[in-house]
Amino acid sequence: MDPRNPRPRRRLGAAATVHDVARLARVSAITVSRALNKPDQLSGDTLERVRAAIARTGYTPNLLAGALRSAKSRLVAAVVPTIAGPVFLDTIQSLTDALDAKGYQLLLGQAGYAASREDVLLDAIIGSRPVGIVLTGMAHSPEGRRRLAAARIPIVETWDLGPEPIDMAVGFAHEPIGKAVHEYLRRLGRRRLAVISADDERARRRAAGFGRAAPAEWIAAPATFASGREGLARLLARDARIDAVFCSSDLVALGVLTEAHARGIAVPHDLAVVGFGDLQFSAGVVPAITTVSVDGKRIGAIAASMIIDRAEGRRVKNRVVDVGFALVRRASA
Amino acid sequence: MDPRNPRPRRRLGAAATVHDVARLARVSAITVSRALNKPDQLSGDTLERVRAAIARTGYTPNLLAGALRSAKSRLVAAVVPTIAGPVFLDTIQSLTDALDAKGYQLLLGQAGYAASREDVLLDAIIGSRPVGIVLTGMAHSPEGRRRLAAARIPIVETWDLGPEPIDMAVGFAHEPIGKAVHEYLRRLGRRRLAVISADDERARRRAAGFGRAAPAEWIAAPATFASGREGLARLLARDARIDAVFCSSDLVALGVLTEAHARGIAVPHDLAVVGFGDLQFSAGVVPAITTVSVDGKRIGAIAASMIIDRAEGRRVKNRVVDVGFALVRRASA
DNA sequence: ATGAAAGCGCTAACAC
DNA sequence: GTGTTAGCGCTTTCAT
Repeated sequence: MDPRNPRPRRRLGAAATVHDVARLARVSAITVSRALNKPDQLSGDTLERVRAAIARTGYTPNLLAGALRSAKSRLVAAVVPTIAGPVFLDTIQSLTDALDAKGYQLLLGQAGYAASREDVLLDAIIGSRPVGIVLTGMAHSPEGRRRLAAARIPIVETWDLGPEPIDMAVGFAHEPIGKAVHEYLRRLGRRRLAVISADDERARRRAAGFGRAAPAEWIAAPATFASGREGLARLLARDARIDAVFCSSDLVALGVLTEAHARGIAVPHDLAVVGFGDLQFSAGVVPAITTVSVDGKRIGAIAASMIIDRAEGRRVKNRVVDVGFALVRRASA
Repeated sequence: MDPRNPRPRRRLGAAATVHDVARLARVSAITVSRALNKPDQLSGDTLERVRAAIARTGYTPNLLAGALRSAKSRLVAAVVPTIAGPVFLDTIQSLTDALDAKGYQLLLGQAGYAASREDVLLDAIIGSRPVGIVLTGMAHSPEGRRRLAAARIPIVETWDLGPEPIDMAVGFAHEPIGKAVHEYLRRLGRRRLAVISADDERARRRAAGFGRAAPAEWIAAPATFASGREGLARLLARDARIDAVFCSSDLVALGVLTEAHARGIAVPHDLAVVGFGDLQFSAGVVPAITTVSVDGKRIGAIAASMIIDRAEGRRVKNRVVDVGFALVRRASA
């Protein structure tokens, strides 16, 4: 370092930089960098001095600067429609867990339901140059798909298995679930089948799989407890002899159970109820809810490993993973 | 631009930069920057040309680079213990909504329960130089507090109102809730009161507020449905004449209701049940759950506005906001 | 209204 | 082992 023109000491209030640490430890800036990133390249003595200087200055490396220079960030972005539904939580949690076990950070975006917002959000995300993007439960616009593909960032689409993934995908097909539930209920001898389905893309496809095989009552509703109560009331108003309901969420199923109880309808004797999601309470309520279980944690974990593999230069063998589903037989059907 | 030494065309595979756009639009790089950030400083003609070039190149600005140079990012970090509890979801959602309405992005960290992990996480977060950090439902280590304070980044602690906030705080005091529930149950004539409480800091303080006024049965349990069923069973084994239970979550309360129903215990006649959180299903189940409601959305919205105010250079008048709570009387007590 | 030069904080590449 | 130089992509500052 040229002593005639030393870098000025940092002003108070500004964060410490490599140079502040370097000056204190009497080494060059790159040595500080190496102390953090490649410590075994340094002599024990230097390392010691640098570490002491880091502690004294309270230095925290500016990761943005490092990412810019090395073109390697440790940011992974995830996009969900909204976080306040219980459905994707397991996925987001296991995703985050797996990521920060490897030192990656999660940038979370809520796309909401307006397509216009989605494009703005994607721009902001792509602008952050994450090492990967995980899309969860989204029907993306053609424009969005184009942007994502053009960004040449590893992308994992989850909770769904479309015919043409942008890049990679982990999830399951939704129609077969509807079909499986339908067959199950038929085998139980149920004949007047009904559906209470949320209005999102995937729930609609499950309902289609259920309904394609046989005509069924159907009410579009958000995936809430209240929808379940109200939905059953409405279905019964249309046809009092309904003997089975397939709900697009266990929360809805719980509402149906509650409404049935209030009306003195016996479950499963008079009415079989099947939910979706196998939520926390589903096994415990009375009667326990028969439901379709999907391993959301596994989806998150696989998505994380796909992104990390790519980030670290490894090839991903299976770019499309079907995690399947399980029909969990309990008391309600 | 010196034609003898032009910046090389971008290699295929690398993202477009200001320079690529600039070359195409026959302007300088800074003009591209202005087209995006200060469009009214440019002539209509130039603006047009730049915009066309942006569209053709599929340019998405590298926000990291911009943030580095201008020392202004649009990143806000939030830390939760874990995302997979229903409690903080409303807060995170309204936080995100408010933030991205103003063009800010959310960096989400899960601190987990290991204190060691917390420090690593905080370093990663501080290293991302967010414009603000929102701490939700965390009891932070002294070391963590020090780091946060040293980072000189606006901090909002939420869901709790400690005696000495690091910087700003939005939440409520927990002891008074326990006290209010206790008084309510006493007024209903209940005399053998019990608590089923999760083992986190805040739940423990609510239980303390409840118990300080009178001795009460108490079982530490995670805030799950299963804890409710099992908790009630255990409490009854200790004292069969218990006539009221205060649960640290409505999920626990639902478990208690279920267990009571299974045992033929009438709620509220034989047993009064009070929950916490006013979750989605709480008003709808039978009997509807009497609970303590806290406006999580409001907490998120206020936290967002505090951070944004600071980020944009405005002073925050009230650095500590108490959003209070409400005892919602329903059928279960 | 537009541009040239400089530099944010860091690390790759190349010395020695 | 350690240092020097340069430059990631952008925007600030100063000039025209």
